Amino acid sequence: MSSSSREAILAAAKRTAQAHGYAGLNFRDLADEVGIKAASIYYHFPSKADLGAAVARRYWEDTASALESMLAETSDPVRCLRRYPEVFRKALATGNRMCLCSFMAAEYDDLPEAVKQEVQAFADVNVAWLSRLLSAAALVSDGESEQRARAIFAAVAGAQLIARSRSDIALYDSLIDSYRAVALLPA
Amino acid sequence: MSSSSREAILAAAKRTAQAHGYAGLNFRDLADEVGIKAASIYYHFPSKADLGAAVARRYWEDTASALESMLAETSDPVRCLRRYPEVFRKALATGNRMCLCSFMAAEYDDLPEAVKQEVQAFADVNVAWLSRLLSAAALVSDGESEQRARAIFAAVAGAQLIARSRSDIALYDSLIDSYRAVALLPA
DNA sequence: ACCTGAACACCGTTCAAGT
DNA sequence: ACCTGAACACCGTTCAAGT
Repeated sequence: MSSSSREAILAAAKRTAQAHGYAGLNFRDLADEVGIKAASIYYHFPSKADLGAAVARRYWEDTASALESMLAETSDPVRCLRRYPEVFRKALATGNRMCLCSFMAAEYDDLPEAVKQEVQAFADVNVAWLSRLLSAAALVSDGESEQRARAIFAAVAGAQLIARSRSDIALYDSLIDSYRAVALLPA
Repeated sequence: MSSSSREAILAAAKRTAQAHGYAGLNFRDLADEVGIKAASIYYHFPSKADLGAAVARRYWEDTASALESMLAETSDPVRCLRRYPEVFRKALATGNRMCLCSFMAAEYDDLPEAVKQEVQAFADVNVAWLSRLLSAAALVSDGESEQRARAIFAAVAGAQLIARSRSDIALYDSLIDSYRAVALLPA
């Protein structure tokens, strides 16, 4: 395969960025994982900014299709909304990792412009999906589904961040339960 | 003053860490800001881990006294809880900065043990204060105030993170409004 | 097309020396 | 007590050069 190195770099970079952020991405370690030299990565990605943008873009594309799959499996919008926190839970369950875009949100000041745009696209994908389902479920009054969608997205991202800081996935579950208890998310 | 350098280092490190995280702290830039040489910082802090821990400790101490001041000003627990988001708002209003401990929560994997402990102490301070006020306000049934306190803390931290990623303090305000609308926070 | 060696700039840290 | 110059080891990044 002509693009196997490129794909391997993207996959390794995604895993690293979920645990160490954009700043924690380094070409020597990345190259070691893939089995090439650090300088070779520059053949596939002209700069760290390009790699970062490609990783973040791939990340929201993957999330978008995971959300669509979920909708295909669970067509009832209320049951589908209930399952939304699974997406963020998975990262914690995989080596206490977190959402790449939440990490990058913290690193905002140090992000190249192209990476910032992909981070925003990730948020947009999540908010659009949530908003669509909230409307379909008629859980909020018309015209408020987008604001509610943003609140859910922010609260879930916060729960993941706090749970990660204690390496405690049970804390994540408990926070999500609290959100359900106040009906931020459907119970 | 014998400790003016030490204090200046702590203040500069706090500002930097709120924008660039623990990884973004570097002794040369820090020294430039303070007007001494990088090597001189080691006279005051034996290592970067020690500086990081001192900064995070000072950060939660300052937050603890800000919360106590707020309580002294606004003794009504419900009104005081309403004002809680002001604490996180202030960082955004100061150069789109964020909570040092939220940033460090993301950087968890790369934090020295002593720093991790201070980050947890920050969360503990916030949760304890919120829990105390929730009980005093009798806003949640007995025995649930701590869980609710954690939910508020996580949701507010998430709102700050998302608002920062768009440099949009109005988004923060709107997210807090949404939390109030679902009564996660008192309206 | 794909990869590498060698170099550059930077950073955390140390230490002997200065006042 | 407080600070500095100079150096060391290391790492992210770049680029001209290899096949």
